Parts: sequence; C-alpha cells; structure tokens
Amino acid sequence: MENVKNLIQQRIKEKGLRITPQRYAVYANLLARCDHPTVEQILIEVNQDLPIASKASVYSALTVLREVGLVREILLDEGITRYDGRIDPHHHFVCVNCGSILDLEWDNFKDLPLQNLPTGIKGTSYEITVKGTCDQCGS
Amino acid sequence: MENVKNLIQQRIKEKGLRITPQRYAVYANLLARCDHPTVEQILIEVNQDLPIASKASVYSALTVLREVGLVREILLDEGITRYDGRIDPHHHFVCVNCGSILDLEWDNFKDLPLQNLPTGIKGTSYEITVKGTCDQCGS
DNA sequence: TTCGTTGTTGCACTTTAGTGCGATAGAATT
DNA sequence: AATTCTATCGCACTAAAGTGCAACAACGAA
Repeated sequence: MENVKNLIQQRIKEKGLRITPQRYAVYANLLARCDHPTVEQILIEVNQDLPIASKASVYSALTVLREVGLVREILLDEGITRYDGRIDPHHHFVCVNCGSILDLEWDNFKDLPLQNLPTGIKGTSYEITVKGTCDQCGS
Repeated sequence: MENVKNLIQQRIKEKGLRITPQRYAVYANLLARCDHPTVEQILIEVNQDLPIASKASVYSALTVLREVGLVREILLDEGITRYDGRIDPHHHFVCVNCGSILDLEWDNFKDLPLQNLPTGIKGTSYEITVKGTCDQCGS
C-alpha cells in the first residue's frame, strides 16, 4: 500500500514533475482502474471523498502526465478523449452491448506482418480494437 | 461514367431512400475519394463548383446514409467524426508525420485468433490501425 | 523556515460539432 | 400534371470539451 504510493510519487518525480496532490490523485486513479475513463469521470472520482482537484487541474494534470509519457490518450468512441494509465503496448476490447472497455494483452495479437503493406508505406506500430460481447452481456 | 451515376442512384434507391442531389453528391464524393473526410471537408468539396448542399443537409444525408449502411463512421483522431464510403471490412493506416489516412486491405491482416481472448469475452470483429510513415514522408 | 517558482482554482469564455425549426422546394407515385 | 410526402434551407441555437486568466496556494530546494 505504502510502496504503491511511493512508486507513483517516484514515477512522477522521475519525469521532472512536481508532485502535487492533484497530479498524484489523477495518476493514482488512472492506475487503479482497468477501464479507460474520460476527463469527466476522473474529475468526479477524484473528488468523490473530498474535493481535491478542479476541472482545470485535472485537465492540466492529464496534459502534463501525457507529455512526459506516463499516461496516454486512447480513442474508442465518438468525440470523447479517454485516458489510459497503461503505456505498454496492448490492445482493446469494446463490448458492443454495454460499451465497457477492457485491455487485451499484447501477446494475444503479436507479430502482425507489417511488411506486407503497400509500397512506400512503413508500418511501425499497430493497435487492434476487438468488438464483441463481454462477460456480463455474453449470450 | 454514366453507369457509375446509375450505380450510385441504384444503391440509394435500393435502401428505400429518395434520391436527392444532396444525397447523391455526398455519397458520390465519399465514393470518389480514398481518404476519410470530416463533415466539414465534405461540405466544402460538395459545394466547390456550385452551392448544392447546406450544412444541415450534409449532416442529414450522412446520417441517413449511415443508417442504411451505405457509409460508416470511422474514428481516427480526436473528437472528429470521419466518414468512409467503404463498408466492406478493411483496416486503416495513419501516417504519424502528415496525418494522411489510407485503407489497408482486409487480407493484409486476416484470421486473427479471436479465440484466445479472456474467459467470457466473445470477439466478433476487429479493426486494426497501423501507424507509420507514408510514401511522401518515408525516411 | 524561508523563498522563489510553479501549480491550482474558479469561472467565464472560446470553440466547434451538431441540432431544431418553420417555410420552401423538390422527388416520386398516380 | 397534380398531389403528397419528404428533404432542404438558413440560421440561430444547444451542448460540451477545453482554455485563459489573475489571484492565491503550496512544493521543494537551500
């Protein structure tokens, strides 16, 4: 528990960022969950127990955390920027019924033949979005 | 040339939609291009030679064309809905340098092992976004 | 502990995608 | 050609993400 806290603080510090309660809370919230929240969701959850971060601060924290590579944006539905605390390569699963979003391990779909692309195009990375039904919604 | 026009009209009619110059222009524009324009881009191009469709009409046409399955939305960057005149399964390539978007054929990455997903999850479809550098931007 | 630097706050503001509406125009069926 | 139903038009409006700002707070180095 305590070392989780230290880990988070260390990661933020390593990147040359000041550690503030707001940044800590935003990053910790992202790491603690397996889904991929919107700014709005983060804002609500972070302030659930007691008010700790304003809207401007959450945006600011997410921006700076993204700039140093601790979090990343992902794009899974219309016009909504979601954030992801995992920065290692992985894929995503979207339930077509309830909309829930899950991580899929990189190893599930690795070694795609990127050399078979049209002439002149160099593929360097890829990301797969699988659609289907999740555990709860399964037929 | 003439048969392309007939083909487009027939496709719209088949779906039980009235053929209007606006719908025709929007759909023809989408079919004629290989990129994946935003509503804004479609609006501009369709009215390039002479004004033919208002903003409301372009939105309306895209909505109804999407509802009947003639076009589909795709989501490749932040908060911008793009449209795609191809409805058969295919993948996308995004140039990290110039942002251009290209289609990749389905056969490039087919037969992904969807059976290896976590328990309870049923994958029914997938889509791959490859990132890299395109012909113009190639190193 | 002090102090300089940087971050936070709240709120109003900007921006932009998208919608609603009533009047007009036009497609298709007969 | 007449009729009916539906689409389009322009434009103002909504909705919602995100930004700017200036006063204030607080992190952390010394």
